[in-house]
Amino acid sequence: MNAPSRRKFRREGEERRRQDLIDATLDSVAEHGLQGATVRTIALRAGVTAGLIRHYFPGKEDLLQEAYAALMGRMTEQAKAALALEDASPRQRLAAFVTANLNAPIIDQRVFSLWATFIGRAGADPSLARAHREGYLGFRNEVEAVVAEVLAAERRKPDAAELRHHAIAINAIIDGLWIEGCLAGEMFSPGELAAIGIKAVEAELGLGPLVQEK
Amino acid sequence: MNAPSRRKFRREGEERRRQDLIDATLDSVAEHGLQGATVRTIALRAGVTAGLIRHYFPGKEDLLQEAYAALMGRMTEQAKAALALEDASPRQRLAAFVTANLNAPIIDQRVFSLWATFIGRAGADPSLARAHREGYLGFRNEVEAVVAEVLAAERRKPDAAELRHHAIAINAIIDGLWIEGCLAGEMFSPGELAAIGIKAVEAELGLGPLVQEK
DNA sequence: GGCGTTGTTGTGCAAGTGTATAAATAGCCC
DNA sequence: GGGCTATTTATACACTTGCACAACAACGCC
Repeated sequence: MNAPSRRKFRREGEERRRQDLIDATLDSVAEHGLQGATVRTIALRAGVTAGLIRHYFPGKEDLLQEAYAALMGRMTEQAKAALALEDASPRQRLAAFVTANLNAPIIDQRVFSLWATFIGRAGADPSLARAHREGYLGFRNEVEAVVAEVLAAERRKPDAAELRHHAIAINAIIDGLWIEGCLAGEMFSPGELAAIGIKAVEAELGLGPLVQEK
Repeated sequence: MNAPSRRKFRREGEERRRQDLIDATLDSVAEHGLQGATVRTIALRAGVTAGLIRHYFPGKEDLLQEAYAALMGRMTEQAKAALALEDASPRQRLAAFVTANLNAPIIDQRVFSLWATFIGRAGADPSLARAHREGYLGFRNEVEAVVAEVLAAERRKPDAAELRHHAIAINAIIDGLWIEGCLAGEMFSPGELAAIGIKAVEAELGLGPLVQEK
């Protein structure tokens, strides 16, 4: 009768399991913070038991580290994708980039919570700090490249310092609006943040109003 | 001989003890994150034993709440102080505001860590979210007021929507540069961020180069 | 179908968690 | 100085945490 029945389970592929555990970790952190992300919570979310985590990761710390890396990877990947537009003027691509960064899915409270939770540890954790710096510089270099193209199309020849300053400022505009949107999205009408961002970026670059080309 | 000696202690005033405990909490959070801020760690830092915390706060959660409120209070207080300059043109006051927000002590990794750690919980904790929104709106309204003065001095009559957009954009510029400075301060030369910020803000407002008045 | 490998479970444990509570003592009033 | 009171310490407790390990069973292979 009351057989000491053990829980049924399936063997998933290694890659799949690791991914599930990482996703469950990010979900847990987003919902309850780092303190709420216990091995048991994570395992429950992933549909396995806690012991399994140690079969795939040396320890909980390593799982968190990989989860953060995965998060950063997804964020920068999405952000850069908008720059890949073909058949568009540099200025249009810059505008598309700003727009993409200031709408869903990049404007997202969950992602913001994750970012803030992890980045808050950057001061004490050098590996986190380095990961951030690399992601940030990569992002800024992308911005700088588009800015160079935009200005070139306007027949302007900025020097390196000027270019760098523009990239830093534009990066700040996007980051700042991103935060505002994530934290208080309902205070802005749809597309409003993107419109503000584009205007601010164009002002920073000294671009006049766009002339309609046929 | 081996008297069961008890630890010596002094009775501090209530306000002083509460403040010490709050400071110790912020130190603990900044150094080890929310997970590292245990009652024992906090008490050790404050030079008391863990039990005392419950004498001043109903529970650990309340202590954290008060610590966050104290942090926000100090941050906004410092930020707004720069706007109080007398004998200065609106434009100079705006520049001073930007400069103040993009240098020490507002650019500070510890404060940033605290901000990020707490704000990361805003998505799940409505009281945190409300506290942030109030602080943010207060800040933005200050910005909006100075912007109105600056534009008025230029004999321009922006409507409400325009003013709001300027304030949002300027707020974003300051926030974004603040983050960059806190996270990677050594990548910028002293005063560089402030210079970038002022130029970006003036571009946003369409201000021409400042004419030297006598 | 049986068998071995190994992914997966369940249990146990020592360390650490927040909180409750009793015992002690510092500082004030007389 | 002697007591009163409330601040402070110390200890206890129930619970959670990350991790170790042995038992188990799902799946591939023959």
